[in-house]
Amino acid sequence: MAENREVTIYDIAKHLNISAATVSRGLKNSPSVNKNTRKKIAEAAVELGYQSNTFASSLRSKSTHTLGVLVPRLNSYFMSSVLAGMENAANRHGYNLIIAQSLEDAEKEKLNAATMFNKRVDGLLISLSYDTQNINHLEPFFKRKIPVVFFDRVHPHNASTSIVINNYGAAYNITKHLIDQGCRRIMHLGGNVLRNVYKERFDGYRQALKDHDLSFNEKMHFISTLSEKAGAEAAKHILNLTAAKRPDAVFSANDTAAVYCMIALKTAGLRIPEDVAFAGFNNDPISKVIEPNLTTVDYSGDTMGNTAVTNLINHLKGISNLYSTNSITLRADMIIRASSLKKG
Amino acid sequence: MAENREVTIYDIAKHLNISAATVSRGLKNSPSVNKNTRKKIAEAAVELGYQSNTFASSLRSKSTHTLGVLVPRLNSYFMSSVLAGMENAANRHGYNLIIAQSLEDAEKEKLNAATMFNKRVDGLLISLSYDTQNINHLEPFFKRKIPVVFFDRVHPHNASTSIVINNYGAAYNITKHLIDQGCRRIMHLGGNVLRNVYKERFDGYRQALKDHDLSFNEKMHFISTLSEKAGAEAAKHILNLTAAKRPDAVFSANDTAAVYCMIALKTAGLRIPEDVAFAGFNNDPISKVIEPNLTTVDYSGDTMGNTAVTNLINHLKGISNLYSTNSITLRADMIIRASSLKKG
DNA sequence: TTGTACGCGTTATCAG
DNA sequence: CTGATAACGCGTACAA
Repeated sequence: MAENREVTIYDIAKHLNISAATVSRGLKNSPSVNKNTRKKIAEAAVELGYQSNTFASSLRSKSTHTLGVLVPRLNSYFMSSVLAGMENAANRHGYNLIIAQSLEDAEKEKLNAATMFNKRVDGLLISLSYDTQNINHLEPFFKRKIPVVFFDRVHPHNASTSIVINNYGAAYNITKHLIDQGCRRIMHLGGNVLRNVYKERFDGYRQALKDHDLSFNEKMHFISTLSEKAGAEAAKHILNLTAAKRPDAVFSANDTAAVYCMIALKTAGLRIPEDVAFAGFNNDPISKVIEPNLTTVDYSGDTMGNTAVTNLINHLKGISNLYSTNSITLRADMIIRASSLKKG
Repeated sequence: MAENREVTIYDIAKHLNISAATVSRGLKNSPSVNKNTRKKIAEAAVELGYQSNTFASSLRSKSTHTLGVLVPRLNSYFMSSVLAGMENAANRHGYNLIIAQSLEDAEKEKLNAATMFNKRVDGLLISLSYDTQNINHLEPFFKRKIPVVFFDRVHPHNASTSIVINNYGAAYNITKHLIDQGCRRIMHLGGNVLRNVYKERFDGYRQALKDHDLSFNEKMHFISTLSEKAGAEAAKHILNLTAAKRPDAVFSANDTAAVYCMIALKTAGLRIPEDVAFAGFNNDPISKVIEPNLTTVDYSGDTMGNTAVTNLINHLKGISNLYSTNSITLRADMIIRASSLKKG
C-alpha cells in the first residue's frame, strides 16, 4: 500500500503528458519553457510531493552547491562565529556547508580532506590543524582545480586565497600599548610558532620590544596550547619568578589563556593592572566579564567566515578577478580595557 | 594535456583487464573477491589517483552517510559544544554532517529542512527555532521514514527520539537551593514558554516556590531572548523596583542573561550575593569568570551531541530497539558557586 | 570468484 | 518552445 518510490520528474512528466526534459527545465524556471507550462509543472510538483534529488543532479551537472569546511576545533567562540558567518553567506547564495574538525590532528585533517573531496564539494574552506606540516593532502583539490580558501591558520599557496587579519600589526600595536603604559618587562603567552598566526603575533610583539629598546629573552616567551590550564600554568610560572624577574605585563595570544592567568594571579594576591597588566587576543566574551576587563584585539570570526565564503563563491561564479591579490587582510582593531591601563 | 576527466572504476578496470563490477566490489573489500585481486585493485586505485564519487554511489545505494543538523544559531557556546560532540560521534561512524542555522526564524527552518531533504540526508538532527509552531515542514522526513532526532528544543512526536535534560528538575533544584539559602523573593529570567526548555524551567521554578509556600506573581517572570542586552534590561527593571519589591535572588534560564544582569547590578552598587543572589543555566565559560562565580546547571552540549548522533546512527544501523523509550534524558547537575551563597 | 547488463534521477545535446 | 536519447559513476541481480 504505502508506495515508497521517489517521486521523480518522470512522474510529473507523465502526469502532464510532457517530456521529462521539459519538466527538468521547467523546474529550474528556464526561460526557454512556456510560462504556462512552467506554472503547470510547478503545480504538479507540489501536488505530487516532488522533491528534487540533489545528487542525481550533481552526478550529471558536476556541481554540488556544497562547500567543505575543515577546522581544528568546533567548540571555541571564535570558530563558532566563523561558522555562523560562513553559513549565513553560503545560505544567501544557495550553498550548503559540510563541516568537519581535525581536532588539531594532521592525520584526521587528511582523512577529512579526502572525505570532502569524495563528496565533491565545490570548494574547500580550511584552517590548518596545530601540527599540520605540509598540504599534500590538498593536492587532489589543486589538481582538479577545486578552489581552496585558507583562513586564519593559513599556508602559502599561490593558487589559493588566504583570509587573514594582520596578526603582526595587531600584536605590535597591543604590545606598544603596554609599553606606552609604562610596562618594561612584557611576557608573551604564545602558541606553536609553526602556525602563521602565532608566529606573527610573536614577531609583532618582539619587534615592538625592539623598537622601544626593550630586551627580549626566551624566558619571556611561554609557549603552550593557550588553554585554560595553560593560562593557569603560566601564572604559576610567573609566581615562581623572583620579584625582579617577574613581568609587569603579559600579552597573550588568546583571551582564554590571558583570563585564566589573570584569575590565578589575582587569587595569589597580585593586583591587575598595577602589578601585572594584561592584554589578550580575540575579543572573546570572557574578556568583557573578567575584572578588570581585558584589553584585546577585536578579531571578528563572523566577518572572516563571511569573507571567506563570499570570496569562494565569487570565484566559483567566475566573478572574481583571478589576477587580484590572493590574500585578503581583514581589520582587527585593538580594544583597550582596564586590564592594561596602568595608573600614575 | 591536462586530462580533466574523473578517474572512475572503469579506468581501474581497464588498467587491470577486469570488469568494473569486480573493481566496485574489490574497493569495498568484499570477501567475494579474490584477495590478490583486491590488492591489485587497491594499488591501481592509488596509482591512478582514483577517488570514489560519493553521490554516484548514493544515487545507486540510496544512502548518503550524511546527517543533517539544523539549529537555531551556531554561535553560542552551548551549540558549538553540541556540534563538536556530534561531529565526533559522526566521524567515528563514518558519517558526515551538513549544518544549517535557522537564526530563530521558522521560515528559514522550513527552507533548510527542505534543502536537507533534497540532499537526502540519512537522518536529521534538529533543535527548533524560537518561533517554530508546528513541524509540518518535517513531514517529508516522516513520510519517507527518515529518522529525525530532536534535541534540546524538542517537539513531541511519537515516531522520533528526543534528547533532553531534565529542565524541570534542574530548575526546581536550583530554585530550591536559592530558597535554602534564605531567598524569599526570587525572580526568574525566562525565555519564550512556547519552547519546552523555557516552559519547563519556568515550571520547575514555580513548583519550587509553591512547595515552599512562597508566592509567585507574573511580575517576577521577566521574559526575554536571554541575550546580553536582555540581561542588562532585566537589571534596569530590578533597579527600578522599590526596595520592598526588589528580588533577593534571580534565577536565569541561561548564563548570559544572568551574567550581564549581575554586571549591571554590581555597577549600580548592589552586592552579590548579599543583596541579590544569582543562579544561571548552562555552565557557560563566562559563569566561571564572573565574580562571584555563578551557580549554574552543568548542561553538557558535548554529551548531548554525542548522544543524539549515536542514537540516530544506531537507529540507522537497526541496532536500536524501536520499542525502547523514545525520549532520552541526560543528567545535568547543579554546580554551586559563590553567587548564590548567602552569608549568615 | 568474476562478468554482463541494467537502473538510480537528473541534465546536456541535438534535432525538430 | 519541446522531445528523444544518451550519459554522469556506481552497485547489484543474475548468469557464468
